[in-house]
Amino acid sequence: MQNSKKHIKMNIFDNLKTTLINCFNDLYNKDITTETISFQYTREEFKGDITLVVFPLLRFTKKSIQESTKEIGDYFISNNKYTNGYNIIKGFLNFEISTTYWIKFLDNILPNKNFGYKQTNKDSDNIMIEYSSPNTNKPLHLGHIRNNLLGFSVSEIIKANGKNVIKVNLVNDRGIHICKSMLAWQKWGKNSTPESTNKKGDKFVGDYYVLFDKEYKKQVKELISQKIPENEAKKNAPLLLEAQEMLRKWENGDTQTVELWQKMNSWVYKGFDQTYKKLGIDFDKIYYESQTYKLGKQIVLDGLKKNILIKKDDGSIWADLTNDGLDQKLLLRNDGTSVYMTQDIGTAHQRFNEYNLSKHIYVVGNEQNYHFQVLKLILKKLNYNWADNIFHLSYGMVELPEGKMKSREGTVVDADDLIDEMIYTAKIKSQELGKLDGFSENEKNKIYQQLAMGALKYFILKVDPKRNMMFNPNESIDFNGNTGPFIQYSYVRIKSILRKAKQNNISTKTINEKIKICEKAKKIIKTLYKYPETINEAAKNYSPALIANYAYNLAKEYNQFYQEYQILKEKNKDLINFRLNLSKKTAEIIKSSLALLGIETPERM
RNA sequence: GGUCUAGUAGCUCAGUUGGAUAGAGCAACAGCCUUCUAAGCUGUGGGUCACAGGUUCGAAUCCUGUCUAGAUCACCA
Repeated sequence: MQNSKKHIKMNIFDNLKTTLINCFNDLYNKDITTETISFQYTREEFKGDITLVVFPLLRFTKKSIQESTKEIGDYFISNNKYTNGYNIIKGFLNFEISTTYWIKFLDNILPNKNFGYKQTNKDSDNIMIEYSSPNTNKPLHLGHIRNNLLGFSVSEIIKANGKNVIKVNLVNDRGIHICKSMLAWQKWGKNSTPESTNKKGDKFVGDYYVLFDKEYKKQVKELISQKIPENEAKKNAPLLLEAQEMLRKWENGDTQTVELWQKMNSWVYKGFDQTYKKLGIDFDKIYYESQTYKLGKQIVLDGLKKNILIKKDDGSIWADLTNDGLDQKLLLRNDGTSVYMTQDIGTAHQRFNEYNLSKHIYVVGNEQNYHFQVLKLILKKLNYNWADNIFHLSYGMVELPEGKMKSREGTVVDADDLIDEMIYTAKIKSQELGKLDGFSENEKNKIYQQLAMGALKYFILKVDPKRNMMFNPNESIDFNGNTGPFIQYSYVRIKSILRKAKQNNISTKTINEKIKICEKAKKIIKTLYKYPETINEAAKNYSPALIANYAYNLAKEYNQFYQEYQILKEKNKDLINFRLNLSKKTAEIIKSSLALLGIETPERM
């Protein structure tokens, strides 16, 4: 708490803004509001630290750009103790902030282990985030990986930004698709199990789903050859009728069917848990659709009573959204059963009531944009004041060179296969470099796994969630350049230095403010300075990509510094102390920012 | 057809309240390890920011139109 207070006091932008407001009062007798002020970090290629864009202020100064800029600059030199100098380029006023300020700032944050994080307390907002939400008839693929990593990372980022986060998973464990797997297993499974076939449970069940589809298509073809129209054939293939019968039995609670359903689902869960574990993601609460699919029905009936919804002649109930430029949406079938939308209305209502949520985020692919648009609109029409607090974190598809991944056509990148491949690549790469010789097999495997997941997670999370992204299975995910392992490597090198320092009994202490520091070091401090605002932006925009870019940038800057300057062999003791502190803090922030992406940092690699 | 999203270097991507000469990585080429871990660092080449207008001191960014790609418009979830 104290640290954050100090930090606020140390906020250089606020400080400059205050001076600027005073400046306009004193020089031009004008009150300017903070909104009209545009301070920004000075671009690399120019001298200076922070830039004031003077153009928008000309209407207050009523003087030429040259004159105004110079007057403001001079005012800062004599009235702002952190401003050491300035230069003017084309109406951009570049202030040079004193080195002492940056050193003081670094010294200030050294003891703060949670620098950049906002604390939560009992008054913090509750935010629920639903992600993953798999079907229990298909193994996880790369698209799910993106969903899972995004959901987890966004949760961590929002937590770091001072909110209570409740991570939930809504498992889609019921419906006709599950019955298809069940039926296929019953018919052709010969009582085999994942154990007896030595298969991962979700893969095992997934195979029967595929088998159903294959046999079903055969039947349809057969029927068509008997001159039955395609539509009819598809609807009346015996297998499909059997599956539908099974669903009815399940809904009526038929003991045998429910038992089979439970058995097969438990296999799938076991498989999913393995994959979740490998991905390093978790949930605070798991919902099952089999328990929630009837929710929302009452709400719909109430809506009908209040004439918000409409009933058609056949008895089905709809929301009419045509006045909002959308279509009509079915909410209850004429037999009284509910649909996907009905359930989502119900679960949202339940969750907002139960948890006093200030926001509910759904991490779901952009193919469902329409669904969530409709959901929100219906909730609004039903007069729920929290309707505006649901947010669809819509992310883009992962595309392969030949197009979108399609489970049924087998053009998917399997999650487990990909992870295993990555670990193998990490192992080969590491063995080539031979830096882990002498480690135990366990230690090595742990590191391979950390590097592999670092590469995979960074690869996915560095891309803006909103955008579709491309994955080419023929080009393996890189371990060099703008990658997770690059950032991990930077961390490892710092840790190596810190170990050496300890061996030589060099301990860090308060930094001497008067030392001269190089531009590279100053640049690193400035980047550290940006960490809190980066977390804030990432949370606001639900974008782990901002954190990923930040971490990469920090690591890159440190590597440049590392290359050019010796740390432990420097003669000046004050400089050693400064560089050691700088390195230590950089390592901490690298670790912290990677943690927000769910990426671990090994101590050696 | 309606709606929504996107189009930036050969490839994968940054570029977020409009700001300076549009940046990285990969790939290619040329350098740097007896010195804190070379999964690193330095350099070279590579761009009509899809196209055309508009708004203004200033546009990759905002607006309009066109082209291209994807998603969606289910009594599936």
